[in-house]
Amino acid sequence: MHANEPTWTDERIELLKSRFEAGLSCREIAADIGVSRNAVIGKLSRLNLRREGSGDERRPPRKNGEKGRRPKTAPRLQYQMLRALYAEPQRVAEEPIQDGHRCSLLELSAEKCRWPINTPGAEDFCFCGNTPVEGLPYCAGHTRLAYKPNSHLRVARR
DNA sequence: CCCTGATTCGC
DNA sequence: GCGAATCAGG
Repeated sequence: MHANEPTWTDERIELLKSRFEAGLSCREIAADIGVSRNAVIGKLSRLNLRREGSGDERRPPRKNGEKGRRPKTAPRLQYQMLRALYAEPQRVAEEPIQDGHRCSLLELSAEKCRWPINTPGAEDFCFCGNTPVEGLPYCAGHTRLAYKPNSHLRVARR
């Protein structure tokens, strides 16, 4: 059926222009046509249809000396990649962490897991106290919790 | 943190 | 010429 998938046909370009002039965002246009957002933006730029004062900020032309592309060492890019990779499948089951070694702040040492238990300042506030992983302040279970990408989901401290 | 647009560069 | 990668602002 569709032996070939042409890049930008006149129809596509017309559609692109229509959507663009209709005020749709590049994201919408891309999803509608079936291409990536960058493809839409790139084509629009090539067509000389760059947006004017709409949508976002005015940003001065970047220095030509600095390549827009960074091979590596990109803090933002790296964290975005990692986030994308770990995006959804983060299904966290409750880690069975052993209790019974809890200790107070004063009893805390390099040999005790420093994971806080309960609310700081409360009567029963203490620390995990399990044997930590070598080189880390937490025991195995709490290390996993500490490094959990979605730790912002309020992990029940145990 | 997520979104958007814009530019640069490799293919 | 096309589009992914990257940057930058809200």
